[in-house]
Amino acid sequence: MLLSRKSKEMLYPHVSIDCVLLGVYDEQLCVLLTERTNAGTGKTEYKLPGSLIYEEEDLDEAAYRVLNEATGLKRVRLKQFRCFGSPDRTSNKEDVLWLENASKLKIGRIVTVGYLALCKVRKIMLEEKYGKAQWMPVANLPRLPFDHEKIVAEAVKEIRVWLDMEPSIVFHYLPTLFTAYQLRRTYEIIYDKNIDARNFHKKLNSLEYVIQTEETEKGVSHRSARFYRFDKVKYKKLHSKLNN
Amino acid sequence: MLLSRKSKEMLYPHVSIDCVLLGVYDEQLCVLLTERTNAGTGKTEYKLPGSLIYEEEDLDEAAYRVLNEATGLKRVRLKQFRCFGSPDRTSNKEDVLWLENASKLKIGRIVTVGYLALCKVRKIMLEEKYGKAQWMPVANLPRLPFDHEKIVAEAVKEIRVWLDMEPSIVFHYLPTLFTAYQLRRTYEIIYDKNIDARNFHKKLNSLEYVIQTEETEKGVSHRSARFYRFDKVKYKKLHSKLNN
DNA sequence: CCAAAAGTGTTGGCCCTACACCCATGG
DNA sequence: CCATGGGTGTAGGGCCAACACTTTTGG
Repeated sequence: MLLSRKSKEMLYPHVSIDCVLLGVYDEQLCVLLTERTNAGTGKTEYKLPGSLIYEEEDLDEAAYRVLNEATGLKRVRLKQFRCFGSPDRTSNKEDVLWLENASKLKIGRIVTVGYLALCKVRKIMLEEKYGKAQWMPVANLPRLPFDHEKIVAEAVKEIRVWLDMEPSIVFHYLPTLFTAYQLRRTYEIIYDKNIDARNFHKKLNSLEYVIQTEETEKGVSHRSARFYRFDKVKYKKLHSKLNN
Repeated sequence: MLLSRKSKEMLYPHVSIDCVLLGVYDEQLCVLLTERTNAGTGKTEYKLPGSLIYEEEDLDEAAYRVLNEATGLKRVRLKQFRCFGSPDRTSNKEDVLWLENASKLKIGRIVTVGYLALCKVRKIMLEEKYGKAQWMPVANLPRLPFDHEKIVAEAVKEIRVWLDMEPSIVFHYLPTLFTAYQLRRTYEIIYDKNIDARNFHKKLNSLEYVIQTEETEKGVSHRSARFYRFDKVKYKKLHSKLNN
């Protein structure tokens, strides 16, 4: 079936995507929020990056579009984690007005699909054509529209489960060469708990897909830390074994 | 905001619910499928119990409505597990025609939300006002409309994860008094693997929320098995501790 | 030589796995 | 008395948690 150009470009005003892009920033678990200006008060408000889907767009595709519009990134692993569809999501008139303005469509009810990613966004990307964005600590969020606060809370629970099952996510998040401390600290912040450094080292060294390099940190005023790297190929072999 | 009677009764033809009701039947993991008659060929076909949602209906609410229409049950624990929204879900014209007929609405694209339950449905319930239903083994499904085969496959993966996290689900599935064998067999069928009986007993007896009773099976031509029961109160105490 | 962070080993507990035989009951 | 399935114990391995000191480096 050929699609008319029109249907490819038409929004489907019943289903939206919201992306919870998490990252560690300033020693805190943070979520990327986009800015919008309240038409009435002129104040700056924040929301999750999101969008209605297009008539002929797959959900995953729409999620990647939102990710890209918000961050410029393309190759981050996104995971659908939950659908939010309470009819009173759109009970706040201000939120609906804003959305009708932005989409030029009459908005009734909207079901939104939540996506999740762990992503490193350089500061440089925070001013995108689709609006400014800011990292905000999940423990201390501003008031968010719709049920975005609930969506963030669910995402934080979910990312922990996800990381347990797919550790590769953190390694793609970290730089190619990383120290044990960086990795441990990332876990500590995401799980919001302390991790014993010795046990952590032991475990790290037992992972076949984490390779010690001979390189070390430079210019630190203490014993320099060893760099490790993630071996994708070994990881994939081990994981396809696990899923057999 | 007061809702007009009309909006409460109007279908929202963009989002639907599909319920994957799983159960153990005839020593196999089965899914409940409802029957429909193909208007063209007159043949009996099968599909997941599902429905469009109403304009003012919460997703969970809609899922319980579908459950109840298909089985007469009300108090089963349902879990939202995933949203399916590929635009080519509705690429099969027959499926769309059937749905337009059933709903009396013009159907374009539909995003569906998958719900999952482990439920015991007595045979007596298989003829409901909303159509006949049948248990069919998930390992040997007939051709299903839309992407229902994919939805079932995802649900089967998901129920295993869910049971790992919330064992109470199985206990509500079994009769109040159950034998170790019944429980073990249920796990074996759901996980599609053998479980060592001795280790299973050991584990069962270590669970504080599973209580040995003094009652035993009657009328079996071998040593009679002890009945156990599930202690909801103890279970809840332990689980609220875990989630702190 | 001092401050700061990196790195390292052992123990005990818990849970899982593997594995073989005797027990109670009905027919 | 036999066929059927119910019930039990032990040993080894893996994983996790707890815990304190020595090493390296820059300033």
